[in-house]
Amino acid sequence: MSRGRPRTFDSDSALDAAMTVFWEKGFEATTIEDLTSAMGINRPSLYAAFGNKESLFLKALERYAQGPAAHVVNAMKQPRVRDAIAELLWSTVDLAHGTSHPQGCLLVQSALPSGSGTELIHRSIEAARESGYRRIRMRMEQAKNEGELPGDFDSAAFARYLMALMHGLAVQSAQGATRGQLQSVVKVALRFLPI
Amino acid sequence: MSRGRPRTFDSDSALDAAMTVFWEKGFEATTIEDLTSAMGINRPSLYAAFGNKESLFLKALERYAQGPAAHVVNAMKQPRVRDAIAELLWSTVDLAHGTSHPQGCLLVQSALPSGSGTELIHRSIEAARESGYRRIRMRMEQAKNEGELPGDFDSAAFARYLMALMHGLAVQSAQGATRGQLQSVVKVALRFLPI
DNA sequence: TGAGTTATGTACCAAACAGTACAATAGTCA
DNA sequence: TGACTATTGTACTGTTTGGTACATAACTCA
Repeated sequence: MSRGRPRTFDSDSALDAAMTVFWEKGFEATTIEDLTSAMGINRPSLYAAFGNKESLFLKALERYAQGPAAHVVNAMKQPRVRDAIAELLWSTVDLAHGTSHPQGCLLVQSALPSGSGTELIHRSIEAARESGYRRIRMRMEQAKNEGELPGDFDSAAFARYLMALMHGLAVQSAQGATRGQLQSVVKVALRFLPI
Repeated sequence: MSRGRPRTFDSDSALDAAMTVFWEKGFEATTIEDLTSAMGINRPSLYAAFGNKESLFLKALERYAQGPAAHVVNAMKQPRVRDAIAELLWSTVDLAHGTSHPQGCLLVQSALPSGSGTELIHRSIEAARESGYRRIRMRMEQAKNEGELPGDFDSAAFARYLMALMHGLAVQSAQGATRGQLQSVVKVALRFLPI
């Protein structure tokens, strides 16, 4: 089957390790040295398997979107819209303050420092975030159609409000907030919900 | 009075220029080249006047705290607590999406990428943020004492909730959100307020 | 076995980075 | 005027960065 010398590492778990490093440090602050030592491989193997740093980040981003960040999609499957919102916020706390991952959110962590030649990186992160936003907004539209929300409900503004809360949770978590502090924010937000 | 060759630049406006660059790019992504060209001086002048990059950032941070970030302190002076909260959020939109400044918030922009030897930077940013949080929480305590809020009101959780919204606004703004989109988030938050 | 193919490890490259040495310059003070 | 002092501009240093050349090793296929 596969010709040539076989790989001594598993491509998927190496990508997971790279994702974790990017999650913790962001794209620009992560060095190739950080990546190779976390992935357990050396530089030429990294470049041969994943292209360059940018290309590796895009692969890690895709993995993040379908793994850790899938909690958004899952939460929106709740049949009642209030349960969907609650699960969205609680799962955001889990994501932003999990024991098995870095703190915060990869999308927030890598988005802010706007370096010079990182336009593609930022457009990809923006796309991932936009995807989450659209998913939430669509769920609110569905709730309007099902009569759970009034007809004049502003789905776009509300979805953006939830995204702001989620980003805020990610920022506070990355800054060292405790799990209890994040949970207290969610409790306040849920208590305020007029739904 | 001042001996030696006189400065050809104004120290305060140079510091303002440096603050703007840090605001836009964050600490780590900002290079000395970025700073000197924005400040209109050359490298030795920068080091002679402000120490090193870290020391310059701390001075810029102090200037930010007493300038742009003073909107928090100002908002909390509103006599009625609901007005204080409203002014806090609206002024955050102004700060995060002003025409004369970069988008976003310096504290959020420079806080996330956790580099290696930047502990002092992060502790200083954390301190500045903590100061804003404490100011908001104290204002809520005052409202409880004045009878504007119920006695079992959780000031700490609510202050953290507001901080999360503000950070979320900063993230969305830095990511390219329009002013109207930020305003729509604030409208939702204010409509939900049970105060 | 041996040709072909792919991965590995060392050692390297050019560019960008923060920070500085040093001579020249432009003022103040006596 | 001349000694003194502080800033300026050029050119440099050592280090770290992303990325790669090249020889060697390990596998498949005929």
